[in-house]
Amino acid sequence: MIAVLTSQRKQLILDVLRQTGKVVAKELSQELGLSEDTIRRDLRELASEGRLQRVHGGALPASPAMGDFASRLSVASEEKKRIGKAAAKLIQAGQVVILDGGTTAVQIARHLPRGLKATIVTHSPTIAVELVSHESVEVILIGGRLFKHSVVVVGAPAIESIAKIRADTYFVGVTGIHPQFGLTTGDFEEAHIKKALSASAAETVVLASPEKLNAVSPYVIEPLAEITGMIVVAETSEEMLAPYFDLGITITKASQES
Amino acid sequence: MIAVLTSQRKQLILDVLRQTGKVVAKELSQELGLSEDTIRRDLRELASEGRLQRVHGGALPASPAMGDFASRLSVASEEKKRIGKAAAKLIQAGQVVILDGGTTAVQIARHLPRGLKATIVTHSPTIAVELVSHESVEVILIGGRLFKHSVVVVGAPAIESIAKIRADTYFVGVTGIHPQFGLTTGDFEEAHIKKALSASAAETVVLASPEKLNAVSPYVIEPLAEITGMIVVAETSEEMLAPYFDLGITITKASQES
DNA sequence: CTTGCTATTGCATGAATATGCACAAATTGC
DNA sequence: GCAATTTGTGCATATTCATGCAATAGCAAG
Repeated sequence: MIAVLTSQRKQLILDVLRQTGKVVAKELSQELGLSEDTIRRDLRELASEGRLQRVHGGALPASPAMGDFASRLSVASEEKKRIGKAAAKLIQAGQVVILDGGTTAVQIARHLPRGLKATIVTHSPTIAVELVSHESVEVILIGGRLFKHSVVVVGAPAIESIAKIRADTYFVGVTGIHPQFGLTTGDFEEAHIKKALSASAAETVVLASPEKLNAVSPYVIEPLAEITGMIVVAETSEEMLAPYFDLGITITKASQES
Repeated sequence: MIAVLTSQRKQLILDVLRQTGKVVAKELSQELGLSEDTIRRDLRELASEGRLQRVHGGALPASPAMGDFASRLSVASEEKKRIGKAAAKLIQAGQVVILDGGTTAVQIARHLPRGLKATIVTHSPTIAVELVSHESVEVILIGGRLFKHSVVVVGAPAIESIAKIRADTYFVGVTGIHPQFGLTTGDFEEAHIKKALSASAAETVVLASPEKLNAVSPYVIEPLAEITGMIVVAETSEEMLAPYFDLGITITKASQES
């Protein structure tokens, strides 16, 4: 019998809640090998402390900030999680890595291996807050004006700060990847920031969820020639990937296994 | 009987705690061949020194950066909410305001009137994320290295960025306010950042929750002469406030009404 | 060497806490 | 509506906790 302290268990519940956006009493009781009563009691107590919101069958996040974030995560598609996990695996100890804003990048942060010593540079306060709970990574936050729609920092001061950084890898999230038009996104300022981040990293790896492939958005970030890698889901057809493969881009496939 | 000095044993407990993230009283007593009482006594003493956190069944680390911060957030006392609300009321349309990190500052962000057009400068990603949902305020985020314990940005680049800003008001959170020693806080780097922020603002207003008054922490931020205002709860006694009043500091009382 | 003091440890007791089970009430899905 | 699941409550049991007290060992002074 592995001793699991009560307060530790409560923290675990909150962690699961933060990471998945919800907890189900029955599932938890099975995973932890305890009776549902105990879990329910925990949930009740946590709820009375205002740390989560009790609902039938389990619980949901309480605070608006957490909730917003968690709900975005809960809608984070399975594809994004897999891509995030595959990206996290590419990061080596001691590297300096730039993480973009966006939901897929959050998944990378979530899946960074415990104990990995690395430096994460980001212009997303969401990512920064997310990484607070990761003991061993150093976080460098790019400053500037906050662009609320995407919750990332933009503007000239940000570009200036970025220019002073030389990173190993930049994981870029986009809204369109197209053989002819390259990487594109939906905001003018963000396009410039992404371009600057890419210029500051030795390698630029695109997080290519299926719906982004061969799509085009209004603002061009850079041509595919600047790209060194792509991460796609394993099911992506070979013919869809062929043009990128021909350009010498390293394609990583995110498989399904947990 | 192998002689194990008490202090040696305590160090061992802390080592185990650091390595495994938890200690269980029963397991320890078996491994060390001592009664559970002795172990519990040790745990109690270590807890009273703040070197670990006592829980039922054993102990957990004192301040896992994230857990600590999260719990501090959730225990936002009624006093802090009132002070936050009172501070928010002081902000005029069009002003440029610097918000510190910390729980009280989060309360200010939460209570900013809907529709208020202002610019908020902050070195706290938490505050930045909090203000995303506030349509009309502009957010400027100071960049730099993230200090996880307090979840704020610190370091030379941050100081440099701050120097380029001229704000109207800086709301500063501290851990000690004392007539003789001035403003103090618990971290060396944070003290410097707070000093820089204060220098960049025309007015510096201290968020003085009751437990901070006449308390002193290790690192000095600046003397009271640099302070222009204080926000305290209405119940604070006049004699406690007299020394600050005599220095010409504007004292705002946060009343109870919602 | 002995005496007295102190610190440490172990034990006993009552109190507090945690957990599981049973049963009635409430909620949900069909 | 009705059946199935989920919840809350009361209760029993097992740990775990805190306190007071006694035994032991170390130490210093006489």
